[in-house]
Amino acid sequence: MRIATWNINSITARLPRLLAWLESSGTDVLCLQELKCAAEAFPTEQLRALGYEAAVHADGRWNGVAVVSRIGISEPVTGLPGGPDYDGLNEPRAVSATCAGVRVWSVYVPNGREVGHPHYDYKLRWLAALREAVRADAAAGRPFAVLGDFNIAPADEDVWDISAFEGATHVTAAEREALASLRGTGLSDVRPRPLKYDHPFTYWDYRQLGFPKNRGMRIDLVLGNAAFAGGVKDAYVDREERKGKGASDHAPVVVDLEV
DNA sequence: ATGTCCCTACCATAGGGA
Repeated sequence: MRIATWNINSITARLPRLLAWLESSGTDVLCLQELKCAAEAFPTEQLRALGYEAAVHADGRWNGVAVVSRIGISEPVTGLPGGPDYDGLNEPRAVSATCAGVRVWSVYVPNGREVGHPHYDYKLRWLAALREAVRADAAAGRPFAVLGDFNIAPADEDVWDISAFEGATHVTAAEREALASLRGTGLSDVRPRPLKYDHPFTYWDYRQLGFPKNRGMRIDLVLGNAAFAGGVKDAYVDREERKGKGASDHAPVVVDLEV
C-alpha cells in the first residue's frame, strides 16, 4: 500500500499536476492539505474518474484538508475534536478516515506566524487538542498514522540553516515539545529518505530561489504507531514534484506500507 | 530585485497569507 501526504497549495491551481501525479506515483491513499477551495469546488468527479473517493473538509479561501483513496474510505471524521477556534472560527485543518484497515489523519497545523502572535498560541493549543484526539488510535493495535503539514521542523538539521531561524516559529522549543508530546501517545516519526542531497526537506519557499538553492525545511511529517511504523518498507520525499512551473511549495512524502 | 505564488476583492491592482 502506498500512502502519501502533500500540501498542495490550492487543489484548483494544482489539479492537472495532482491527477498526473496520482497516476504516475501509484498512490493508494493521499492526505492533502491547503486545498484552498470551498467544499463544493472539490474535484470529486475528476478524482472518481481515476478511481479515487475522498473525505473532504474545506470551507473556502484558506486551509482545507482531504483524504483521497482508491482502496476505500470508511469511518470519516471531519474536523479536530476539541480543536480550538481562531478569530471565532473553527478552521478546516483535520480530517480522518480508514482505508483498507489503515486509519489516517490528514492535518494542517496552524502556521503560528510569529512567536508571541495569537496564532502561535493557537498553534500550540491546536497541537494539544490533536494529541488528545489521536490518543486512542495511537495506542490501538491497528495501523494508524497522522500525516500532514505540521509547520514544525523536529530538529535543527530539518532546516537548511538553523541560524536563519533565530527567534522564528517552526523551530522553537515549545513547538518541538508539543510535537514530542504528540509522539508520546505512541507515534514515531517515519523519516523519509531524500532523493537528492543530504536532508529530506519537504518544503522550499517560493521566494529567493529557495528550491534551486535547496533552502528547505522538513515540516511535512508522517507519525505512525507501532503497527504502522513496523510495516514501513520505504519512505521518500518526491522532490521531482517541486520542480517546474505550477509546482506547490511542498513536495509529497511517500510511504510504502506492508500490512 | 522584497529573485513567489495563491487566493479574494473586483475587473487592474492591492492586500493577506505562507
